[in-house]
Amino acid sequence: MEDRVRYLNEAPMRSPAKYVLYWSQMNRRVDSNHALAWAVQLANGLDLPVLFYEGLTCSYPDANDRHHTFILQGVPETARRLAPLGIGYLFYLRRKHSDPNDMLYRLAKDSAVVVTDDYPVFVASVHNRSVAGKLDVTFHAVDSSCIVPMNRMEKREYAAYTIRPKIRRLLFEYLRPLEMAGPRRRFTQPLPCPGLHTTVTEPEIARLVAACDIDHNVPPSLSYPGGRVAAEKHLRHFIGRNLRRYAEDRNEPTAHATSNLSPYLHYGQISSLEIALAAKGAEEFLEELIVRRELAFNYCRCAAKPDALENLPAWAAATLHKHSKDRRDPCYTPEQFFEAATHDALWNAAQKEMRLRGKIHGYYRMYWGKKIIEWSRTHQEALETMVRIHDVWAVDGRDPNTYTNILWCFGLHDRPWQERPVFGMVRYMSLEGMRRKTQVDAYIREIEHLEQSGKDPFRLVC
DNA sequence: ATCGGCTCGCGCAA
DNA sequence: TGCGCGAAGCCGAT
Repeated sequence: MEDRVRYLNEAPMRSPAKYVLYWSQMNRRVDSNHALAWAVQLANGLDLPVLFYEGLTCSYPDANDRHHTFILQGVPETARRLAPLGIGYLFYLRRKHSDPNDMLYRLAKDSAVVVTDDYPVFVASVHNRSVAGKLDVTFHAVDSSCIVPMNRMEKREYAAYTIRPKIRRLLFEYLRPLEMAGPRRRFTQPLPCPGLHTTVTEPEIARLVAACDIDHNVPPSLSYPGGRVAAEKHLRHFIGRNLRRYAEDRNEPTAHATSNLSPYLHYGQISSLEIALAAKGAEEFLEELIVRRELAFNYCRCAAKPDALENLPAWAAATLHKHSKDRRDPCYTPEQFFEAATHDALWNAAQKEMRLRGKIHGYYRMYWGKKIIEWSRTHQEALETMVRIHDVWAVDGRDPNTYTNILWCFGLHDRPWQERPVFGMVRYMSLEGMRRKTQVDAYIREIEHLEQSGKDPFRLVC
């Protein structure tokens, strides 16, 4: 467990104290959560109860109904699973930009130590840096995202083939279920902050979201409801029905052979460890789930700003620079991409899948990104378009995988190929290739039906 | 249908 | 120092 922990400040533990605080930012779950387990272990050593705290603000960029709903849908089950363990639970929904932002500091005043998630991108990495300087109490961040802890990789890896043997060598140490000790002391005190939620009910989620000061023009995903129950349903469905044909059918979007677990992984409602244990022996799937996902975490941890072209390998940066002034034809504005208004029916369908379902099938997402590069005024504008579309519409966006997938389109973790306009030696993908390898027209029809009916026949009943 | 060339650089064997 | 091979391919020759 210790190799998952980062010690973020040098402040002492508080004594006396009322509890140990776990601040859940990215691993919004009770099961298979190393950070929560670490908080319980510390609490048992100090003979204190544990308080699980999570919050949701409306002040991060592109906050909207889709992201808010997904997170709030996780709350009822988190509360339900914490209660029998005797762990206290608080959820703070900040509805206005002006709402106080100091809840963590208030709760920390009575805590012996604060434990949170170690996560290399978006708000958690920024929060953890700024909070460390302000807390007057011991502050730990625990990596519960990766199976082989990020700490075990000593440097930024060049590609999948360089990290793969390192992960394989260490995997036997970490590929085992997390057994969390039960807390010895129950959390029985009066809630330290009246007015905060101790749970929410499913029917009140829409009302709470509507009351938030956020963008209400992006509705919840048609296909992926949030929450632990939905996450487990997707896992069971995948293992029972699709894992057998995954290796064969994963690159055929209309075959629906993939796990669709990325939203639940992103919001931390399920852990990759639980998924890997359930998928034992499925090499092709575990390659994606472990090797490529943990390569993405390694990249984001080592790159100061993961969504920047400066992080590309030298050959990719040089060849893109050489082709930066190449003529783009056709050439679209970001707005045309947002509106799915290109000449290419496959590209438009992929963009509509993003808008309706909240993610694009992995194989078409590569094509989607390559074409944004091909048809944008500049490489930088293409990057910004891809990031922005994910920020607004993707239920698996702002994840290490997001930035790595996007930068892969520009050559990250890839190799050079034959030189051509706009891309230089960066790998190119063509509509003809997609037609050769996948059922393009059937996919376009599927997405048209999704758009017209407003219902996804592939949505699991949760 | 299948195959080779395109092109760079990491990591390991020697 | 040399060599094999790699995050999901394309294209033209056979």
